Amino acid sequence: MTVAQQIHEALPGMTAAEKKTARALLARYPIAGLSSVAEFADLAGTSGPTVLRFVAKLGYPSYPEFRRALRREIHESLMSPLDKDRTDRGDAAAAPSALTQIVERVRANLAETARDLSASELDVACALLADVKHQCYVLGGRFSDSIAAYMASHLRIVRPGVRRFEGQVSTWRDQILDVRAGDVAVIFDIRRYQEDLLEVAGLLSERKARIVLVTDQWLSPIARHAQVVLPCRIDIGRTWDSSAALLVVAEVIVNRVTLEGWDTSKERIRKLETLAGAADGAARDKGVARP
Amino acid sequence: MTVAQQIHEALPGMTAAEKKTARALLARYPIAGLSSVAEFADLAGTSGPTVLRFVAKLGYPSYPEFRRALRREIHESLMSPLDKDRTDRGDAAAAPSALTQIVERVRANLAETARDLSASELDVACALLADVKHQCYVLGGRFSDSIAAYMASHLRIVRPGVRRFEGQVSTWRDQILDVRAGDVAVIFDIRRYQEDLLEVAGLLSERKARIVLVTDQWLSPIARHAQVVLPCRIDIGRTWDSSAALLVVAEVIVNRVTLEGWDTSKERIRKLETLAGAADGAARDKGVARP
DNA sequence: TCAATTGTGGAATATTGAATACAGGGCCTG
DNA sequence: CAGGCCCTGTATTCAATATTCCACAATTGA
Repeated sequence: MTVAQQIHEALPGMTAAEKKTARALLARYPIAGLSSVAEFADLAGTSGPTVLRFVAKLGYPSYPEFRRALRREIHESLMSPLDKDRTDRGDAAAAPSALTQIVERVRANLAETARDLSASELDVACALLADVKHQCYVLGGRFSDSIAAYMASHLRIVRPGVRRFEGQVSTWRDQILDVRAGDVAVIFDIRRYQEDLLEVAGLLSERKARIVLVTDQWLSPIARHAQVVLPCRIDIGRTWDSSAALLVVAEVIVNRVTLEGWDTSKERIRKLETLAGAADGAARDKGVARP
Repeated sequence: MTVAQQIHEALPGMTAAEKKTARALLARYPIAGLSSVAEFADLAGTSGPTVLRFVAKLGYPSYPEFRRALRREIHESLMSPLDKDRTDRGDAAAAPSALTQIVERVRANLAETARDLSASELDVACALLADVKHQCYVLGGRFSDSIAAYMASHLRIVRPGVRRFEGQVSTWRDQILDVRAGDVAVIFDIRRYQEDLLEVAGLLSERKARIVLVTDQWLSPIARHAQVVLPCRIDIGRTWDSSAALLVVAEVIVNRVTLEGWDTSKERIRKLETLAGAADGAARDKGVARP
């Protein structure tokens, strides 16, 4: 139940000054209630105590509590434009399929991810990865490791020194011995954050490796070790989260690193082309041209 | 100029803890900044002074002033949500970053993919995969194999008999010997279609396996062997294609199969939970609840 | 008209929150 | 490896804010 609804219910039992307060809040809803008691009272043309009696009649134990409720409400209505979309479509298409629902949520996630991602952070991440003097490690958690693999498979083509932490977690510690100061690690870690990943991140951090963390909006604990943190939206309101935003961020990075080190990239791509050419005669309907 | 935009501008000149604060605000924008300094600092995992330094770098003379700015913003965006979108797009359109460009192309790809995908084809694919009586093989090409791995890692949890063709291609032929009539193979194959994948598809087809093909809009040659073909948009006008649509289609299938065989899924998920529970104490902020 | 009751706001008070001084600690540089 | 610098959080101070009390006003009923 929203605060506005509560007001309408409690309105009959209110005194004149309290009604005045209620109307002032509804007129400038909900921001009027987000200021201090004094400001709110001033805006409503009443006094502090009246405002407090008003929120008490709504059932809130204190004014800060009342404000918290308003904040939560704003968060829910403002932060999920999806609800709006859904209701909009509700009129148009009666029963949106699971496909449509999920795709729309993913699209919204992508938009929000792009909005919240800092360009400068992304710049730093790309710069770190474009530096071919250092090794580059790519790893992820239980599910996100596939995204890491996807990124690595592309990155490997455009630059040398791309490595993956594969196989058993226990063997990772051995591989960490090879890590040198200044090396870059790209870590994918989303909620239900894995402890072993955090541990590895700690070890990498100890060895002075730079960490680029691709995580969710709630931030993996690895963030404390990371030079760059790239938060992505993953929630689609289903049993499983969506890693689409992670994938796209990885793709953006790959594309930019490809461009930044284009001379290197082009050469490497050509070499690999000819190398593979003998073995596989796969269809070649997309040439490698500078975008 | 919105506070969010100010943050993005000021971010490069911020220290680690301040960036942490900024990310916390963006992740729960804008309500995080409407609470008190202490609450905000607690949410961000930093301290009060850091929060105050953060708002100072944004150019606000005091924290209450900063809060006022956020309130005004909420008021304006709630009053005219359309204007907000317009200004957002206006700024983005002025100097579209690589990130924005790619994200927009991917979003368009997703919309087109959803539009063009046949609901009945998807139904058949999900039905095939929900049938636990048969084995299920998941594989992909050079890059798309990561997407296959991603799908398999989820599918393995909700149903038994999920297998992957891993390692060297030459060993696949041996693994095909295990395939029995009625088994289902999900194959990811996008342009620069690999000949070895086509070959494997042919062998699978010979052994009467059902093939679900996730491919691009130009259709892999494997389509001739497939029971179900799910075409996805992958072009983003860059050196590398985007596999986001493939990923999302995989996610849609996983989510639907999870629901269709919910009793099985729930049981398997719980078992794996308790199994993993002893070994890893990772954060558990998302329970497995029926959507 | 008066008395009783209820509503209201001013002022005092206690609590919370904002702001600052300072010290510990990590990181880079020489 | 040592020194200096900058960052960061703790403790403290000061201000603002919520809350309570009480006197006054407004209203109603006799």
